[in-house]
Amino acid sequence: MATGRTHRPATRSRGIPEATVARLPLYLRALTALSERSVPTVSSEELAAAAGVNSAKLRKDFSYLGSYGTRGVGYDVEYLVYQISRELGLTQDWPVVIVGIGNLGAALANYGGFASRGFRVAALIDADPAMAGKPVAGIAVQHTDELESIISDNGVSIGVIATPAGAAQQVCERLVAAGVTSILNFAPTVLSVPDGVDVRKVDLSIELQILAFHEQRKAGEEAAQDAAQAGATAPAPARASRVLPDAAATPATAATGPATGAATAPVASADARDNQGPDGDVPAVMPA
Amino acid sequence: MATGRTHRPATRSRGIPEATVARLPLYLRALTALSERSVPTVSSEELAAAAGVNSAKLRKDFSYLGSYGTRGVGYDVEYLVYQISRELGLTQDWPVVIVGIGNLGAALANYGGFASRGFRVAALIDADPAMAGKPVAGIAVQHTDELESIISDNGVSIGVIATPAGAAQQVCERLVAAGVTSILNFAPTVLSVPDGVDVRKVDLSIELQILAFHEQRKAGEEAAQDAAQAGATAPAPARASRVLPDAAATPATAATGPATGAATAPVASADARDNQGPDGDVPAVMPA
DNA sequence: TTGTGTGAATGCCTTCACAGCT
DNA sequence: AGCTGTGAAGGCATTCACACAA
Repeated sequence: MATGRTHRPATRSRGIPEATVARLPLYLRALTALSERSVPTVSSEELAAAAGVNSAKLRKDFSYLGSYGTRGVGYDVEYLVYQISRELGLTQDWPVVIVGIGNLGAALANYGGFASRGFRVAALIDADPAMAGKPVAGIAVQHTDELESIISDNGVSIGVIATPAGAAQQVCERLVAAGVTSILNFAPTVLSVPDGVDVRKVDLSIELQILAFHEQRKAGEEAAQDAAQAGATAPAPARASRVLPDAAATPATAATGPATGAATAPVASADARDNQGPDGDVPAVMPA
Repeated sequence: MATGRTHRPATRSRGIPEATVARLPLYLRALTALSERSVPTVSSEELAAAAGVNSAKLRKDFSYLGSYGTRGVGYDVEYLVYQISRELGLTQDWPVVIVGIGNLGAALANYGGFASRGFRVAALIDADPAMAGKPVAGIAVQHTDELESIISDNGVSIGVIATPAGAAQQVCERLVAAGVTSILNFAPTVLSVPDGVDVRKVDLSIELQILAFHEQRKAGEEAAQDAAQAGATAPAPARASRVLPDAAATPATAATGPATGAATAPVASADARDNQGPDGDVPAVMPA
């Protein structure tokens, strides 16, 4: 399920697996660091370690791009940096707009990782008239009314949504109507978009919940072990290191469905009544 | 599973696929929305649409938790909210600390999605003495010196790193030494951690690069089609192109540790020259 | 000898399709 | 009749292990 796959003439002669695409930025970062230290070549083993993956995977990934390495030697750092950049489309300029200049929007606007990767913040947009004109990260915030003209005047095809959940779907529709075809969504809502538009979602709450799941399990195992070997050894090493899946490899595509039905997500939910005595659950986390 | 299931939910969490765990928060959010609208039951089809996945996948996911639905009817919203919350460990309180109170750290501190899901910001920590005492999101920022005592006094097991790349590894080590076993990393660096510690990474730059990859491909297809049939205009985007991404250097450090092949976490990018400022110029997350 | 490139094997995830409960 | 729960099948992704190039 590639992102935004339509049932049209799907020319996929150049099929790089999604999982591989998601790791290319990772390799690129490691390679850039090596490049700055003037390291001429690097082996798959070294690069893999720097990127946090295993070497077999890295070699397989690179094999999809072509044979850019030299047997018995390794990969030429500079050359590889260029090839990956080109493959990712970073050799061209990508103007992006950020909609919703709250704490997060401001953080994104100030993020330095943009420029060096070919991304240029073309505009900051906010619905609050009071924000208009205010400079954030050296750029004057513009009002939502200007959204359409900004997009078309700058040829923007990538938009970042950092608005509250309630406004996300509407902003999304305006962006798409104006010509944006790729959206990075930070609002906790499932955006519904037409075919051909890619959506990627980032949600801190979700990441934390996944961590909590594993954390809870760790606590359970510990308890079980402690119980099993009551006071046996002190330095009880919970050898169960859990390797979490990367959060980056999630395509996230348009929600099928007709209308934009349930677009509103709760930012302040009423929480569940969690009094019910959960079976065998630890009541609290570590006593203070 | 032919395992006869009785009325008693026996927490068979032993083998919930990672992919499923990653989707549970998604279902939970959709269910919470339904709950607030007082919807009593929901079918896999409806819930799947609201969560942006397909129904077969959703049913399969739920089957790992147990049989919480009713054939011919659907799922009881309230009950499912509770079951998923419990499975994720959200029925307990998770104190978290946020290290690095720059734009991003502040955005995270202000995020409303925490409290409603069992997460409580126990403390905000920053290395800049000038920040100490300053209130952010109603909480006074504390200096890094207090890190260890804060962690142990509050029984914190989850830490969020929103510092510049250069400080991330060190902060990570202190957090781990103090007892933190789950880390959400926003700094564009591969963290090296001992076994038993989970790390999840969020990186805006990577997300944008993945979008750029697909966007580039779309442009290519479009061009092919446009060439085949000139005319039929639309908000034709005009993109300037800048050859080569280089130009500026990317000092950022890569605290790469061979590690035991454990620590799994996607990496990041973003240049971020080591401006020691408290201003975490890191990717971000969260709705404003 | 060293380290890439890659068929083959393995395992995980998704999708299908239908049996079975309400 | 409707919808869940789930074996079975099909796709991807990862890992293995080794032929082959330098």
